[in-house]
Amino acid sequence: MELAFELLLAKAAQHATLLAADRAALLDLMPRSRPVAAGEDIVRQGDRPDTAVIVLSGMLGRYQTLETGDRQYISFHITGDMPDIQSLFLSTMDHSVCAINGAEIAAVPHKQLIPLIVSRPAVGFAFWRVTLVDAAIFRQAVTNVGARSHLARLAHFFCEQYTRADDAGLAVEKSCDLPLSQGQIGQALGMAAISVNRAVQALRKDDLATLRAGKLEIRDWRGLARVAEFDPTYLHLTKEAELSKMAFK
Amino acid sequence: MELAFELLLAKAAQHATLLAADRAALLDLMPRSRPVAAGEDIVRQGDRPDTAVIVLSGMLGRYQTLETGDRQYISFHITGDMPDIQSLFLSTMDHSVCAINGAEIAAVPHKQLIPLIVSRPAVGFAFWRVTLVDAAIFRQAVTNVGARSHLARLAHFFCEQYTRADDAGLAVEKSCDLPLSQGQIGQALGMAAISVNRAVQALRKDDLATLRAGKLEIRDWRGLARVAEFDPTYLHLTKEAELSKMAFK
DNA sequence: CGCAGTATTGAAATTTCTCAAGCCGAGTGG
DNA sequence: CCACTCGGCTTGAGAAATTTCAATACTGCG
Repeated sequence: MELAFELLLAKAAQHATLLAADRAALLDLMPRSRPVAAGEDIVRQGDRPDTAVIVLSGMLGRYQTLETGDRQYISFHITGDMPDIQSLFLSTMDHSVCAINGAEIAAVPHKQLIPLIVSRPAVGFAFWRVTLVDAAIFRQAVTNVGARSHLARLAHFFCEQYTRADDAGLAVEKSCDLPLSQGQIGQALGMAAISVNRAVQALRKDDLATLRAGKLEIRDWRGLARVAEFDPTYLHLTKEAELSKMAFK
Repeated sequence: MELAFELLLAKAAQHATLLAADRAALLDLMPRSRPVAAGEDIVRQGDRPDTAVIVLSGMLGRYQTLETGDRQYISFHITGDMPDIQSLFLSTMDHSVCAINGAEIAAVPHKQLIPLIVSRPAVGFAFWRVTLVDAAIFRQAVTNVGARSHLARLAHFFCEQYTRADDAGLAVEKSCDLPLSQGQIGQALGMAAISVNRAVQALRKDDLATLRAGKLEIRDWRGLARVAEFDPTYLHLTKEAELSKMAFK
């Protein structure tokens, strides 16, 4: 809980300058945490939630469903992310959010957030910015699914997930959790599961990255980033994070 | 100019309740308008803009570029849209915005927007909401490109563009401007130009919709929406917004 | 009136998906 | 503790969808 909040604060603070009082007010929200089972939906398309979720641990997935039952994952979220702040101002959910693996979340009531935002513009800006970074991630997803080859697409996906995990301090020794089946990755990247499999193998063969047992390991960052044409600008991370990324190369 | 502002106000007012004073403050911004030639870039990936653009007339396109030169259009914007408010809080552009056809835009300096937002939370909420609707449009684009068949994809694109044009009062007699070449539509939908052509013809043959000379005509809305699995919820237009305004109070 | 960009057409080539079957590895119950 | 089972990964075709290529019509604009 503490960790997730610290991450959220760090993320939020990147643009707006948060005063100590702002931070204190945020920490004061202190929502209850609750566990979510793998596969369980947290909010569903059509719902009108009155809380906003913070991820404390595990991975959440945002998806839309077609009439055929096909599922399109839009984005994935880890510790410190707030995947559904948009519900503050868009009352009806146009997508669902589920737990990918066992996760722990906290839910902050809108009723507490609105007054906080009104009384402390810096906090509002911070949350606003979080939603804007999400939007930037969606834009990249459009480009990834729409314009890149299968191999580049998977490589880009790996780069993004790793970079975000690393930014959250969740990467250890060039590897991070990625508890997705190849089928789910396919549903995120607009590829058949078999095509994901072939791409995973290609990346493994060239020793760029490996995915095994829900763990993503980066073997050759520069090579992977080159295949992916990965430019982390869109994640709008802290300067330090980008610098450390450089050093990693 | 007046029209665009009215549309923007209407859009913005859908969630937050804008007082007369809020509206007046917005109108006071009164930015200068300027024409943009077809194809001309308004902001480019990597720029750090200090203004936010309002579309007065014509169509703008948001896109990203790959190293190969391939272009992926992410979204299109018409009168009353503000395609780059996100630059208020994400300083470096992760995409470009260009004019599709000859267009007219106004640019509001960030310096004027920030104080306005700080002093009038309702105005801030309104702009925030506009960025959230954009994000919802990006989410649909991911699903469209990632999960739908070519035919459904084009049909969905038509439904969205028409619905948005109609909402802006720009649709006449079941038709609206859509000044895109089939090639550009392909760059938006992740399809080769030829595939777009075949899909366009299929929709025409079934008398669902026609696209000719930059005009989209809806011939059979229900049929088209059925093919597209189009559900306008994600656009968060007036009807839904009215309800959410209630709940918000 | 003619140019240039766009739309359309048909066919070949390639990519991508579907299908089917075997394999592996983690978790379960005897 | 081991056999079993289930889901996920892997493999190799063949089938289908999609793109590339090339060549012809169309249309708006100068």
